Amino acid sequence: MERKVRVRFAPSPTGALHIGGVRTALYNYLFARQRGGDFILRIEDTDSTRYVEGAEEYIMESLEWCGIKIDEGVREGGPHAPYRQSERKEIYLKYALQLVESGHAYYAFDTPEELNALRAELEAKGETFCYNYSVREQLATSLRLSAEEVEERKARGDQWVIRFKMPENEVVKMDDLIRGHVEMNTSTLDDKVLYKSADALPTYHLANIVDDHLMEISHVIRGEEWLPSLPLHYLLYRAFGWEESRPEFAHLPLLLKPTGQGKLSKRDGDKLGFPVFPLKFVAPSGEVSRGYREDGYFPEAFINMLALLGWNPGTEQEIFNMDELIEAFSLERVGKSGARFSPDKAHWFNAQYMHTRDNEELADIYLAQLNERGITIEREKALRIVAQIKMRATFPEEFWGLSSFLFEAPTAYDEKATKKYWKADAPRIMGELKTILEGIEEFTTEELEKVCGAWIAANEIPMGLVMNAWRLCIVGEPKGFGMYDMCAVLGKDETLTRLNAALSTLPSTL
RNA sequence: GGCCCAUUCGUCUAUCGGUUAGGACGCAAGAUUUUCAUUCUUGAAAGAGCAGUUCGACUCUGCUAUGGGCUGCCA
Repeated sequence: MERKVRVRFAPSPTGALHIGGVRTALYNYLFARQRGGDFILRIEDTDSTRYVEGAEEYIMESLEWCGIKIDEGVREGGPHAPYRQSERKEIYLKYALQLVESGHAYYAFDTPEELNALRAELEAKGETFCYNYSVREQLATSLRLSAEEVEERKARGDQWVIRFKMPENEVVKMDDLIRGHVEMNTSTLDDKVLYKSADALPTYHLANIVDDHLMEISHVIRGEEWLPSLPLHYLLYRAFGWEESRPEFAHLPLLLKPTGQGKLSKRDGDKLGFPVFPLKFVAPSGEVSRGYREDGYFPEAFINMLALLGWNPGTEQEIFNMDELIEAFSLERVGKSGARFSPDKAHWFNAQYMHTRDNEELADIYLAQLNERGITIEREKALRIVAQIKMRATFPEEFWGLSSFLFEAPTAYDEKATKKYWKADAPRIMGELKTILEGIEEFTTEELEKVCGAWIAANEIPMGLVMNAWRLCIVGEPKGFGMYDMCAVLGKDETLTRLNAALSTLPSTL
């Protein structure tokens, strides 16, 4: 029996989604698409205290920018709507109570303050507090209290939670698609809270299992930080009697900081000088975090870079578009150890995409940049310029710096370049060049190359001599692209004006 | 502290018992070029340590070390 592949990306709207989260979403998406399955976006907002305004929209906009398309979600709807856990509140209590009735869970009336005090007390003695079989019958739980007393407490408004009754000394055997077989003894685990009366909301564990079951999720692909709670999740599926349809699990290795220790965190971005978020994010507090999009990354490059961080195709191919990723992806080839994020590699990926980018698209960007500087040129000209400068750029932001000389005639001549290229014959050769250029009617790259090339060949002028001197006259610095291309863009008048200016400014004899 | 996961060049990684341990980023040198860049060539650069299994171990096992995660009425 082949089960339909259905995966979900289930972020919490507690702030901007960082690139580790984007990668998790991407792997889920690739897996689903490859298997002809569905990709679901579920918002896990069961912690009312950590909710951040705008985070949900941010998540959806990020996925959209990345080219990750959602099949079912809060915006798209779907057969299992709603997809926001806060809107599914009433579903969870029923399941929590079912567990209490079947003896897999119990009520606990300890207040957070009491528990903190208990923890602190034991810590002072050098011991660690674990809410499990060893204490649950001594504390204020339905395991110790009588049924009447439990009802009484509930009736008088005492806050309560429902905790999972973790079995004592049982080895849970689990399978992970990436890590293989994993075993854990339940005695080291604690009785996790599943449901809290304070806000009538479940915790992650309950909501997650219930929703994955209800939404018929076939594969859970998530971060490694969830591995320690996998036994709990296995046990929950068993307690509910859902083992038959329990999804398969794959725990992804974490993304680590480029330098230093620890996993990549939200605060690393500005500190290390690279974005950790796909998009710029303005927190309600006003704090601004930079994003890949705003930093000039192409979504395709960003996705390509992220896909290769922790996964590899087993071949030497490194450049993949989304379709190729879908085709090549496999969970078996996801690495087991944490991957350190590398800003250098991210730059390289973007440069690769920049070099092969469509000129039309880049021209749009370029024209807009010029417009901001009050410069207007024909689209056809922008196309030609962009074709040249994209080979030299990593980000669109570099366009102006790579082409500003086209709009600003030199006001001075670089000293070093002058010394190096304005040699004895230069004034005479440039003078001759001027005459040649004046005779060219059609000032195009092809025509310039034909006429000037013939003149250079006929007079056996060293290529380096003429070109470098020419460049000095036109640009004033050792910058720019091909001389014929540059002069064609500048046009005959401007080219001659600059040449004349240079001839009258630079020494005529040496 | 306890539990779990991991460990190949500086970084991302290939290798699924027998290889001169391969590729990419970055770095260095050189070549090409008309500046810059691109491109190309070359170079430096790795199996954490110690035992064991085996004819043979980067690959399997154990221990140690190191790194990471979890240990919340957070996800």
